[in-house]
Parts: sequence; C-alpha cells; structure tokens
Amino acid sequence: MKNDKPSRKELEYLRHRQEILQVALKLFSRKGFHNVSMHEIAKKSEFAVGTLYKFFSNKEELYKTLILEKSGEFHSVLTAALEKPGSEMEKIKAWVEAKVSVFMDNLDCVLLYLAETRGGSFNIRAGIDTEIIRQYEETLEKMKDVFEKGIKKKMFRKYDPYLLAVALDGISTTFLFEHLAHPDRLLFDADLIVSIFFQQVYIGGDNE
Amino acid sequence: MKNDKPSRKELEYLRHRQEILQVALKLFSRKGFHNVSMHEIAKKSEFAVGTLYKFFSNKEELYKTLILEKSGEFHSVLTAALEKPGSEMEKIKAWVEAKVSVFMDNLDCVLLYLAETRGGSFNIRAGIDTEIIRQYEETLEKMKDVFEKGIKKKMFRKYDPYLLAVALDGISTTFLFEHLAHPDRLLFDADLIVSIFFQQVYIGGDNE
Amino acid sequence: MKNDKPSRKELEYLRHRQEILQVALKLFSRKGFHNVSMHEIAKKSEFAVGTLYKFFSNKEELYKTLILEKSGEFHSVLTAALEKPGSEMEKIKAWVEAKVSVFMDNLDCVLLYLAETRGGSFNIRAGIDTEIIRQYEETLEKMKDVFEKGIKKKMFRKYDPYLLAVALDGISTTFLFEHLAHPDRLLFDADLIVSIFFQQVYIGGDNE
Amino acid sequence: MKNDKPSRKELEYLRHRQEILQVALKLFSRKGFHNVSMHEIAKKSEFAVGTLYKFFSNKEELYKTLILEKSGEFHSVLTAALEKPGSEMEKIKAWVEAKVSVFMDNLDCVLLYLAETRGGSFNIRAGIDTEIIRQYEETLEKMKDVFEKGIKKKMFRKYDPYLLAVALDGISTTFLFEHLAHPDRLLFDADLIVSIFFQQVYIGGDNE
DNA sequence: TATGAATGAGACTTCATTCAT
DNA sequence: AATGAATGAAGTCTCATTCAT
Repeated sequence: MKNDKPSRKELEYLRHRQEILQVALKLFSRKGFHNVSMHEIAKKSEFAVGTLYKFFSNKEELYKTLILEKSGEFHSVLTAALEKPGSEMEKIKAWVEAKVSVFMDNLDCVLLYLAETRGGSFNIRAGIDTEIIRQYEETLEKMKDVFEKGIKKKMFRKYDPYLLAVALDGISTTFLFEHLAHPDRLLFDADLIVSIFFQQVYIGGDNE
Repeated sequence: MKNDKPSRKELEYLRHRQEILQVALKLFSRKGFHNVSMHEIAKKSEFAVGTLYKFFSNKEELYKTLILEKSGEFHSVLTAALEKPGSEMEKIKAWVEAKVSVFMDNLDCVLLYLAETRGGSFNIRAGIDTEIIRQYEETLEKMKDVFEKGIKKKMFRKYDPYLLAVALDGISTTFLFEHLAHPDRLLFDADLIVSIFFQQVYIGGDNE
Repeated sequence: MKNDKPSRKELEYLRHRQEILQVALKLFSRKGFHNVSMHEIAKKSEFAVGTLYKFFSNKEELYKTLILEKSGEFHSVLTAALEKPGSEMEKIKAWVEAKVSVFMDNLDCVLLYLAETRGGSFNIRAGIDTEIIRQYEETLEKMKDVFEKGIKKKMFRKYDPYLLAVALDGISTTFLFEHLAHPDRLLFDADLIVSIFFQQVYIGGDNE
Repeated sequence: MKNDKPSRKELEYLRHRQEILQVALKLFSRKGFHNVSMHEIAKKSEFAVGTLYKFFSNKEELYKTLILEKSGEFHSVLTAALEKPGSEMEKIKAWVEAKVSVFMDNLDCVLLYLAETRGGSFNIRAGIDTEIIRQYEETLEKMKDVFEKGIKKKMFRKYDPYLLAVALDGISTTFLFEHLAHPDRLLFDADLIVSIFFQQVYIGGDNE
C-alpha cells in the first residue's frame, strides 16, 4: 500500500507543497488575500505559476487549504486541552494556556484565522469557510460542556455555559489582538486572562 | 451666511452623497472591499459610475469616508457614555449599553468597523486606517481612566486598568459577533455582558 | 441689417467667445489638444462647461476655430507682405520680416500652427485641418509666383521656384523652432534668414 | 556565455517584441499617441492586451521605446556620416545624403521623430523626450564643428556655424515634409538640397 | 440664456488561469 | 512533471457631452 512507504517522489511532492503553503501564508497574512497575486507566490516560492496550479486548483483553494490546515492544528490542540484529565477549572486553564501558546507560535496565521472565524471573511466567496467555522464552533461546544459540568458542581456561577465559553474566547482573543497591535505593551499571558475572567472585578466600594 | 441655510442644490448634493454611501455600506459590509466594484455600487445606487467619482475621488476614498463617518459616530456615542455623570460603575454600564445600542442599530457597518479596528485591515493601503485606530484607542484610554478611578475608590479589583478596558471591549465585541453569527441563539444584551464581566465566575467548589 | 450695428448682446457674445478662445489657446499650446479637458478650459475661462458648448459644438470645433482664426491671421499678413509694391527681392524680404514679426507676436499659437501645417496633425481627426493646409499652400504658391518672376528677371538663380519657396519657408521655420527651444542663444532675425538663404554659403576654398 | 547564442526563447521574445513595436509604430505614426489604444495595438499585432504589458510596462513606455530606438538609429547614421573622411564639404554632403536615405527608409517613423524633436511633443509627459532632444542637439553640434572648420579654411562663408547647421537641418527637413505631403510633386533629393543651400540664390539683377 | 450635475463609452491596466513545450 | 508566455475578462477611472433647472 502506498501509505506504508511514501516514495521519494511523494515526499518531494509534499515538501514542495509545504514550501508553497509557507510562502503563501507569509504573504497572505501580511497583505491579505486580494493583495497577493499568484505570481508573487510563485516567485517567492521559486516555482513557476503553472506549478502552483499542479498543487492547488486555484487561488481560493490554496488559501482555503492554508487556513484549514492551520485551523485544524489549532482545533486539535485546543480540543486536546479540554480533554486533559483534571477538574473543569483545570481544563479551562489548560485551554487558555494552549490557546496562548499555539497562537503565539503562529502569529502569521492568527490574523487570517481570526479574520475567517470572527471577521467578515471577505476573502473568499461565501460558503468556503464553513469547515473552519464548524471546527471553531465545535471547540466552543466542548468548552460549553466543560462549563456546564463545572456549573453543576457549583464550581462556576450559574450562567449560560455557552455564553461563558464565548466570553472567555472573546477575552483571550482580544488580548491577542492587543498584543499584536502593541507587542511591547501587554503580555499575552494565560494567567492574566484566566484571572480577569474568573475573579470578581466589581468588589463593591463607591460609598463616597 | 451660507452655513445658515443650505441651498436646495447643496441639500440634494448631500442627499445623493448619502445615497451612495448607504449603498456602498450595504455592499461592502456584505462582500468586502475587494468584492464590490464601482459599477456595482453605481448600478445599485442608480447613478452612473462617473457620478460616484464626483463625490469620491476613488474607491478607496469612498470606503474610507464610509468607515470614518460611522467610526466617528461610534466614537462620539461611546465617549459620551463614559462622560455621563455618575459612578465609575455607572459610566462603564452606560458604555456597554451604548455599545450594544449603537452596534445593533448599525449592524451593516459593524463588521467593517471591526475588520478595520480589530482585523487585518487588508482592505485599503497601509496608513489610511490610522484615524479609525486612533479613535478606537482613544476610547480605550477613556475607559482606562474610568477603571483607574474606580480602582482607586476600591470599587474595582486592582488590575491594570487598560487591561480591564481591553477585556470588557473584547467580551462585548465577542458577544456581538456571536449575535451576528446566530441572531436567534444569544441576545446581545448589555446587562449580561456587564454581569459576566464584573461578577465572579469562579466560585470555588470542586472539592470532590 | 444685423451687420450694421451689433447690439450689446452680440458684442458681449463675441467678447465671451474671444475669452474662451484666449484661454483655450494658452492651454492647448502648453499641453496639447489631448491633455486639456473641456472642464479645464471652462474653469480657467470662468464659464460653465455647458456654456462652452453654446459657443462651440464640440472640443474639436473649438480647437479648429482657434487654429483657423490664427492661421487666417498669419495667412493674410504673409500674403499682404508678398503683395506689397517693390521688387521681387523686396517682396520676399517683406515676407520674411512679416513672418518673423507675426510669429514672435504669437508664440503661444505658433507651436500649434506648425504642428498642424508641418507636423503629424495628430490632434484632430483626419480632414479637419484641410483649410489650414489650403491656406498654407496658397501662401507657398504666392511665394512661388514671386520667385518665378524674379527668376525671369535673372534676379534669382534658376531653381524650381516652388522649391525655393519651400526652402525659404523651411529655413525661417527652423530658426523659429531654434529660437523657441533656446530663446537666448539665437536671435530669430529676418535679415539673418534672408542673408543665409540668398547668399552663397560655399565659396570654394579647400585647395589644401 | 549567454550573449553568444541567444536561445530560441530569447529569439522568439525579441521577435514578438519587434512585432509589437512594428505595429505600434505604424499606428502611432498614422494616428498619433492619443488616438491609438492598447487594444488596437493588441488586435493588430495579434497578441492579447496583457501580452503587450509583458513587454512594455505601459503605453508611454512602449511609445518611448519606439521613438528612442528609431531616434538612436537616425542619430548614429547621421553622426557616422559626419565622421567620414573627406573635406568638410564632403562631410556635409554625406550628412544630407544619409538624412535623405535614412528618412526615406523610415517614413513611418519620421513624423513621430519630428513631432518629438521639432514639435510640441505633447504626446508624453514632460521630460521623457529629453534623450531624443539630446541626441538631436548632439548631431547639430557635430555639424557645427564641421562648418566651423570649413569656415576656418575659407571653404564656407563666415556665418555663425551653429546657425548654418540649423539652417541646413531645416531645409532638409522641410523638403522631407513637402515630400510627405506631395510624394509625387517633389523629389526628396540630397543634391537639390545641397545645391540650394550652398549656392547663391540671389544673383543680382533687378536693374529694371 | 447659462449652468453644472449627471452620464456612460471607452481608455488603461491587472491578474487568475491555461496550455504548448 | 514543470514551465512561463500568453490570454482576456474585469476592474478602476476619465472626460466629452447632454439636459433639466
């Protein structure tokens, strides 16, 4: 079977494919889908334009592939974090830590990922981003389950658990944006996120 | 003086300008800058292409105008909320309510606004979005000041006040996204946002 | 009859027409037909675009009118010089003097005139320049007649008289170009032209 | 070395480039820069519009290339004629003969060339034609030197030598124009030009 | 009569995609 | 299998001209 031992040819094919994806990622993340041409990708990756079309049937598919691969990576890392053994609080903490870690390791890609999951997704014609959204929502669902269990155990205050998932995802994403915009101002830090999210911000006062 | 009574001509000019902006907003917010052509805007607004160029010197300027007008509106509404009389907690609540209200009234525009302030801003050539970002950050600074005062009064827990501003902005934006994605699932509700943000989510438990 | 006493209205009409032509001449001569827009002419002449079309049915006609008026002026001045009393030599001298004088007084226009009579006449669609060319050739014919008579009288060497006309016209025009290109280097001077043209340049020598 | 043997690809590239230039020359020389569209050039040269832009980065550059190539050719032929061995008179004669010959062989191009060197040069934005003008004036300078030497040898009458250069250039150009306008009327003939220029036209007479 | 807002054909140019080599 | 020259649809923008006021 082919799966047993990929031939040199196949390995080389995959290596070339990765090189193209690498270059495309760098370009797309810096300039956006519409401001990168196939010629640019071809030149930077040192392939001919025609060769790009051997690997990806069109520009959109190249972009989609890129996003899906990274999105899948993010998805499995985040999902895995939620499935670690431990209390619900620990799972959530693990999720935040995983998110911080994987996003920091993939800053290039994160803007694209967020544009697709959270933004207008204006890059590619409607419907192509479905898979990414599905994965994103699957993670939210998993978080929801964790929060749900935590609420049952009276570990978390009784809010709509889906809503908590959304809120925590939002806070962490926002902190990432802030970090991207001002890398030196604010540490994109898991503990901080967790602390702000879970602790009481309003503590009374104002009896002036 | 001319300012006192705009002539019929001037009024018509402004009305036409608004019509174009309206149509452009609808199109841009649905399809993104690069997937809308000037011909499309012309057709939908029932003007000739050349007419668009009488009002806006090029496509980018049309887009920029759109964003800046709305962004300016958002900015003044949000800023005003923070300057209302009342305790810091009330100011923050007013801000959240204002954000919910103004964003719900301008759903069309919000996606564009967020793409510019939070996204890659791949739409227009670098540097054009500076003004929007500046306004956005000005609002964050104002919130920071409010949080700072609240912290001094022991009303809020002692976090970096800028960070609190970012976090609250993030939660509210995330809820808006969620609302846009699933309008029926989750009410984009000011009280909810405030409650989740300020109350303690983690209440102990887990002593199994 | 209308010709007897032009009404105030008619005088004003003509004055406005002249103002437009003046402005158009200045612009066309500096930038060429295709690099001047009707709006530019309208703005500079302080009329509305529509008004321009009341005077001239289209851009080409405005240009044509301009050229023809000036060309007609040149034509009658040059023709008149050839019809002055005196010997053939004096007529030719008078022609050169007239050309130098009228061209120096109309530098703005001369480039356009020469572009039409001598150049590609790329400004306006074929066939429009016929009248100018006709006038130009009429002058050449008149000069030819003068040279012909002069040759009969043994005043001029026996060359094809039309050819002499062309040659003298060419020398004088060339000197004008040179003057336009380097106003300070070479005086555009009638005597000089006449002298070079009529005197023997080659005087033997070279018996080294 | 690559220079030794241009590959088939390179040869084809150059052939295509020449084909485009050929077609463009024909069109520009008949209709002028502004009355020829890139689509027209594409159609006539049997390439797609996009292909033109592979060879020339824009319409202006295509035009400029055209003019400069031909202008360079003219320039070297004329300069070479002046550098031939022989007396000054022979050099000048050689120059006239070269001009007649090279202009007759390139009638298409000559109108464009003259429009650029002698006309308003309204075709392309200012400053692009500098190189052509420079070459033109270089030739005039060379002629001036020849006349200067001839004058020192008492071969030519003592006129400003630069002025003689300009005059001879003017006469020959005028004859060319005349030939273009009426190809059947007047032979564009080197001997004729030389004769008229150098011999005395005015031979006295008129003692009536 | 004069105006100038509106028009829309048409110009230049780009770039995703194809296909002969 | 890889190449890159060629394609041409589609986009942005200009400007001569019209016509309702």
